[in-house]
Amino acid sequence: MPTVTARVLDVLAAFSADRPRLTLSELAARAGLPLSTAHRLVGELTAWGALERGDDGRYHVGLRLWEVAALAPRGLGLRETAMPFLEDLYEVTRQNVQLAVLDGTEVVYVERLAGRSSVHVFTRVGGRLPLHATGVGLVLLAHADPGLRERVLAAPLRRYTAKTVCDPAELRRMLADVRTTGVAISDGQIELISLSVAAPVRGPNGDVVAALSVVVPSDGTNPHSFVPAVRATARGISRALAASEHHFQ
Amino acid sequence: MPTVTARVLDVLAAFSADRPRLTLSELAARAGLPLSTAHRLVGELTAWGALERGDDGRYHVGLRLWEVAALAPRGLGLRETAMPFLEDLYEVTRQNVQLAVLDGTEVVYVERLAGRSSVHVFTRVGGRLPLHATGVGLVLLAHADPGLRERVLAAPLRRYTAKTVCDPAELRRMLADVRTTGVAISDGQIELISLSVAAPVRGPNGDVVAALSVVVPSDGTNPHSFVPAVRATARGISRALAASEHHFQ
DNA sequence: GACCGCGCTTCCGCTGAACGGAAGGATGGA
DNA sequence: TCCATCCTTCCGTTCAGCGGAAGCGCGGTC
Repeated sequence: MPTVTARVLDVLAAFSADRPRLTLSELAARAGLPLSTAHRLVGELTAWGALERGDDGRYHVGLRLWEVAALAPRGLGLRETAMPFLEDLYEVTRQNVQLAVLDGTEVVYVERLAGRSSVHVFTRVGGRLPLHATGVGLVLLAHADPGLRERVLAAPLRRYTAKTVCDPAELRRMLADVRTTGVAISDGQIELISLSVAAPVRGPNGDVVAALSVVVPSDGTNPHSFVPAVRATARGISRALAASEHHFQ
Repeated sequence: MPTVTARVLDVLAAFSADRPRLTLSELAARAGLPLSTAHRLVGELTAWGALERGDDGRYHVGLRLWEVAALAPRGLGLRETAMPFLEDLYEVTRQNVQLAVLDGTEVVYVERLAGRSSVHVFTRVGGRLPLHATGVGLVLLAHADPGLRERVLAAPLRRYTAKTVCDPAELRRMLADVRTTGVAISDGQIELISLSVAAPVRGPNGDVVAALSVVVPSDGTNPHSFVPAVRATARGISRALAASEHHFQ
C-alpha cells in the first residue's frame, strides 16, 4: 500500500537520537518492513551513501545524506549566516547560546554553542521541544500566525516543572508581552535550574524565521542583564539575512 | 532501469551548494527524470518533510531530513562532542577553526567556527576538498590505510596555487613528517593568503577518525606558535570521544 | 561434533504500484 | 488575445518491487 518513496523515508526515520545505530532486523522492525524488503532498501541506501555500515555490522546515517541535508536553508544554511554572531554572543555571555526554528507545533534546535565551562542543558542540535516551555518557543509562538497559536494553546500543554506555564490565558498574556518587549524570558519552565532569554530573528521580508536564546543558570543571575546582548545579536543576524542573497521562507 | 530508491536519492542530490533552491523543472532536469515522475516523487518527499516548498514555489531540502541527517555519527554526532573544544580553541587563537573527516578520497568539513573578525576562508560546512591541498587532508591522508594513500598519490593531483604540492614523492615525505610530528602545516596550498595547522583526532580504538585545523593568514604569522594549542585540542577531543559511549567507526 | 537459534542474504514468480506520454490548467509577458 | 513556460492531473501498460521461503554463517549449548 505505501509508496516506495515513503518506505525509503521511513527507513531513514527509523533512526533516532536514542538509537542512532541499528542492525538490519531492528531497522526492519522499526520501519515495519519484512526483512527481505528492508535488506534490499538498506543495500541501495548504503550503496548510495545515505546509510553507512559500521564495523559492528550496524547501520547508521551516512555522510552523504548529511551533506545534502546541510543545504536545508532552515538548518545549516541559516546556521551559516548566524554562526559568527552566535560566536560573538557566546564570548560576551560565556553561556549556552541556542538558535532554533519553528516546525509544526514544536521548536527545532539548529545550533547550540557552548564552551566546556557552560551549564549543561539537555537540548541537542536537531532536537525538538514544545513551544510553550522554552524561551525560543515563546518567541516563535508569539510571532507565529494566529491559527497556529490558537491550535497550540487549545491543545493540552505538558508540565515539565512546577514553574511551567500551562494556563492558556496566562500564556496569552506572556506572548503579548513578548511581542511588545521583543524578548522572552522563560524561567525554569523546562528545567528548574536554568532560565533562558530569547529574541526573534527576522528574514528579509520581516517575518520571524528563527529565535535565538541564551541559557543561564537560574541561581541568582539577573536575566535582564542579558537582554541587550541577545537583542543586539538577533538584530545583527536579521540584518545579515537581509543582506545575504539567500531567502528564508 | 534505475530503482525507485536511487531516483529518490538522485532527486535529493540534485540540490547543491550553488543551487540550493530549485523549481520542479530544474529538479527534473538535474535528476534526469520526466516532469510527471519528478512531480510525483517531489510531492511525496514534500509531504514527508524531506523537501519543503518556499513561497516562490521553489523546492529546497527540508528540516525533517536535516533532523535525521543530524544523527550521522561522523556529521553532527562527532561535532557535538568536539564543539566545546573547538570553542575553546577559537577563543585562544581567534582564528578559523575547522573539523573534518575523510570520505572516499576527499575531505568533508563537518564544522567551521569563526567570529566576524576572522579571515574569510572558502570552506563550507558540508563541503569537500581534496586531500593533498589542505592541512586536515594531509593529516587524514597520513593516517589513512596505505591502499587509499597510494591510490590518492597515484592519481593526478590538482594544482590550486604555485605552492600546491603535486609531486607524489614530496607528498610522501610530508606525510611521513606528519606521522612523526603529529601535526600538518599546509602553507598556501589551496589559497596563497592562508595556511593551516592541523592535527589528528582519534576514536576510542585509536584510529584517526577526524582532523582539526586552525586557518591563519599567511602574512608573517608563525604557524608553529599554534601547534601546541591545536595538538592539545585534538587530544582533548580524542579523550572525550573515548569517554563517550558513541563509537565512531 | 551435532544441534539449535538467530540474524543476514539470496531466490524467484506474482502483481499492483510506478511510470511517463499526453492533455489540461495557470500564470505572466508580449 | 496569443503565446510561452511551468505546473498538475489522468490513465493504460508494464516491469520493478515485493515478500515468503529456503539457504547460509556464526556462536553458543549440550
